[in-house]
Parts: sequence; C-alpha cells; structure tokens
Amino acid sequence: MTSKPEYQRIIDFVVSNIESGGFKAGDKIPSENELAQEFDVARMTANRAIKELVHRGVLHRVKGSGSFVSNQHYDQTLVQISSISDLVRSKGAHYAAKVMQLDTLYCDPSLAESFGLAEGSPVYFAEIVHFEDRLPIQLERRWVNASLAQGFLDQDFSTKTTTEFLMEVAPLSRVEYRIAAATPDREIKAALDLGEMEPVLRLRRKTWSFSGVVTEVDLYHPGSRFSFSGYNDFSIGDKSGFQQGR
Amino acid sequence: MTSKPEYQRIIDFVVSNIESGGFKAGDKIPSENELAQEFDVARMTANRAIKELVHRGVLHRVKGSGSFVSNQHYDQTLVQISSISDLVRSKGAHYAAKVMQLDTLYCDPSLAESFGLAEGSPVYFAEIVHFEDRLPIQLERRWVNASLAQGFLDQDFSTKTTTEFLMEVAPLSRVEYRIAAATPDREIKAALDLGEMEPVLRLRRKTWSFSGVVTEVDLYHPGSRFSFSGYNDFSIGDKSGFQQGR
DNA sequence: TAGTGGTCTAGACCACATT
DNA sequence: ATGTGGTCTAGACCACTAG
Repeated sequence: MTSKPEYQRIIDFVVSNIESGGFKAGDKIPSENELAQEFDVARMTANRAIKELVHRGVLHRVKGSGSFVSNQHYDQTLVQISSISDLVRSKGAHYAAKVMQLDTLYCDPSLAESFGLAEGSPVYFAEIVHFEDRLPIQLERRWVNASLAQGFLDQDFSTKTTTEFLMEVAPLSRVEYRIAAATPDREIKAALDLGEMEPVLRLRRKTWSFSGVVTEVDLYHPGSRFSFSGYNDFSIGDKSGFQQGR
Repeated sequence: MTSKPEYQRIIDFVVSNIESGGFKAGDKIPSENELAQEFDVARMTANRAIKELVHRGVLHRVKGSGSFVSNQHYDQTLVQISSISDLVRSKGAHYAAKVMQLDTLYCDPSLAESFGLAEGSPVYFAEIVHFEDRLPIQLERRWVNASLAQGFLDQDFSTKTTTEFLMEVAPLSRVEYRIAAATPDREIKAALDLGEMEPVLRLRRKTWSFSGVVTEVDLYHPGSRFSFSGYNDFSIGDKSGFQQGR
C-alpha cells in the first residue's frame, strides 16, 4: 500500500472542488498558508501542490494577491508534431527520402521580409519527398537562412533529415506553425502520387534560433493517407500526446 | 536589476551544457547533491531546477539511479485547439450558430461499437453551422451518448455551444482527435459555402467522461479560410500555444 | 500594514538502484 | 553499504498587492 504524497491530497481537494462546482473559474482559492494549516503540512508542501496545478493550467497565481481558478479548458487539445522519419520508424515501417532539389536562391522581397534579410541575400532551398514503405507520405519544401546553416548544401538529406541537421547547427528557440487543408499544385500532385480530387494536409512552420529566423518549411501530406492525431488525458495523471500518420 | 533565482542558474547550466554538446542524450547529469554543492545552494533548490527541466521534457529521472538527458525534441510542436465560439469572439468578430438538425438516432453496428453501446441504443445527433461575422466557419456533426447527456435535445444550441453543455453534465476525462484534409460531400459544401475545388480541414474528436464515451464529433472548416496555428517558445521561459482560424 | 506568492535553507526519513 | 531521487519540515526574507 503506497500511500499518496501529502501534496496529492491538496491537489485532489482543489480539483474535486473545481469539478463539483465549489470553485468556479475566476474564484480565489485558499492561500498556501490556509491550505497548509488545513491539511496540517508545511507551506512548501502546499506550494508544491499549487505549483503543479499551475503547470497543468488549472490555476494561475498573482503575486501578492492569490491563486485563482483558470478558465475551463473545455476541450482544449494538444497535437504534438514530431519529425517524419521518427514517425515512420516508430510505426515499424521503412523510411526513405529522395532529394528532388537542393540549391541556393536569392531573396525576393517576400522571402527577404520573412527571414529578416536584405533582398538578394542567399537562401538555401530544398525539396525532398519522404516515403513510408515506398509510398510518398510527405513533400518537404524548405527555405533556410544561409548565414545560419553553413554546410547545408553539402549534406546528404536522404540519410539525415534537414531538421536533424538544423538542430545541430542552430538550436531552436521558437516555432510557429499552421495546419491547413489545401489544393495541391501539379508538382505536389505528382510528387505525392495523389488522386484527381485529393486534397493535401499542409503544415507550414517557421523556426527561429537565438540569432534569427533559421528556416521556413511547407510540409505537404496526402489527404487520404495522412492525418495528425493524438489524445489527452485529464483528471487522472495528466496530459500526454502523440502524433500519427495513417 | 532583478537578479535571477538560484535555480535558474542551475537550469541555465544544464541547458547550455546540452546545447553545447557537453551533455548528450542519455547522459547522466550530476546528482542533486553534487549540483547543490557546486552552486552552493540547498538540495531543494537543485531539486527544483531539475524538476523544471523534467517538466519541459529535457530530462528524465530514475529513482535511486540518477537524472538523464532525454532525447532531443527536434521540432516537436503543440497545437492547442479551443472552442469555436471562444475563438471567434477572441478575434472580436461576431459569433452565431444555426442548428440544422437535432434529434435522436438509434445505433447502427458501427456507432454502437464506437460508443460501447448495444445496437439500437439511442444516440442524439446534432448538426450545427457556426458563423464568424455571417460567414460559415465550421460545420459541426455531433453524436452524443443519450444516457450520459440528459436534456441535450432541449437545449438551444444557437446560444450555448454543445461543448459547453456537455462539459456541465459530463466532465471530460479523455479526448482523442485527428486532423485531416478531406473532400467535402455535397451537404458540407453547401453548408460552408465552399468553392468548387475547395477542400475542408476536418477535426474529428472523441470524448470520454468517467462513465464512458460521451460524444463524437466531426468539425469541418473551409480550407481556404481556416487553419490551426500556434507557436512554441523554447529555452526562454517555456512553451505556450494558441489557436487561430483565418 | 497585513496578506500573498516567490524563493531559499539545512536539515530529515524513505524507497529504490547499484555496487 | 552507499548514493540516488521523492518527499517533507519549520522556519526565513523578499516583492508585490490590497485595504
């Protein structure tokens, strides 16, 4: 019989009060000192419980003021997106990549603005098709800040992914992304072996390192064979999430 | 000059050692006691730093054994999906909903299996179109476990969302979801006022409460006007995420 | 000024790992 | 037996917020 930690009793108390409606969104919950007295524990223990719930997004705190119940999650959900090669391999399938294009471009005004570079600055461009058991599963179109990724053109991206390389030369500090459904152009349609009316699932991502924008990428996936998925567990232990293509 | 907390110095130490390659994935890092001595702080302070990095997924710990560097995230990314009415309102736009259908079905074999119910069990079905400033932005097709959501048919879902109602009667414990690009059927095309070749972005979600499957829903969005997006910050403070339609 | 959270200390006991 | 992380204590000082 492993007994629950003390802080868990406090977590349970707060959570069950929220679930029962005793504490509503915006309500102030008892202070650390009050909880510590109530549960006969040290303040640090109450602090740990509250901090855990802040981590989960259940509560938020204001210094000098108190701890408050955050807005309900409703069905807030997380999608976790990992690299395509990991994904394919984790399914036990064979992964392969084919480099279609790999060379240098010079910034047009729009690219220049996006990367925060001067017009005409060099940017590497790569187009790579990723396969899962011989079936094309992703078309990658990537632009890379040349000044932040020396040696990019010399890599063999059929054995190491662009992401793996970029992670080594420029640790990421920020990512922005967008998932959309799109109509493929002719080239995408050919590369992914798409049906006549088949849409694509597009993930567009922009990545910063400490020194600036490192890379922008469009990842196109066949709508009929690929999706982002995952799950969330609440109330029990905690959240969690994975990603899956199909 | 607000000085950094002590535990932040330890976090920085570990992170920079990982980024510089000093600590590699799988490596054991110094123990709490060693770190505490090294930085001349109490063990609890070192513990806090390490716990923070465990929360971020940078490290993992094994009781009795040590703390280890986890596999690199690469560009793991989070998408946070919130409710459509919150989303529209948070953009300052006008939100409206139109209930197209709201009645009772009886489970066919496939529905029965999904809900864990007997064939022929009653299930509520709702079809609702959500508008952002008069423009259709989401078609919701929802199936609801009748035994877990009494009063569902009596609600006015043009003023309160299905999700809000369900959250009240059956607190969620688990969510599964899948994002895909799809070709709309005729009905979806009409409801969302789609162009001829326009694909839809579909979010399919299945939600459990403690007592079983509560609801399954397909949310269809115009590919040309809607996407899921967000961002992640690393290394600085931490992660974060929002969702946005456009 | 009194209450709150943010941080920190210098101990402690325990369960578990490795040796 | 030793070292590790997991938990907990009973204080403490600080910065911030509120009355």
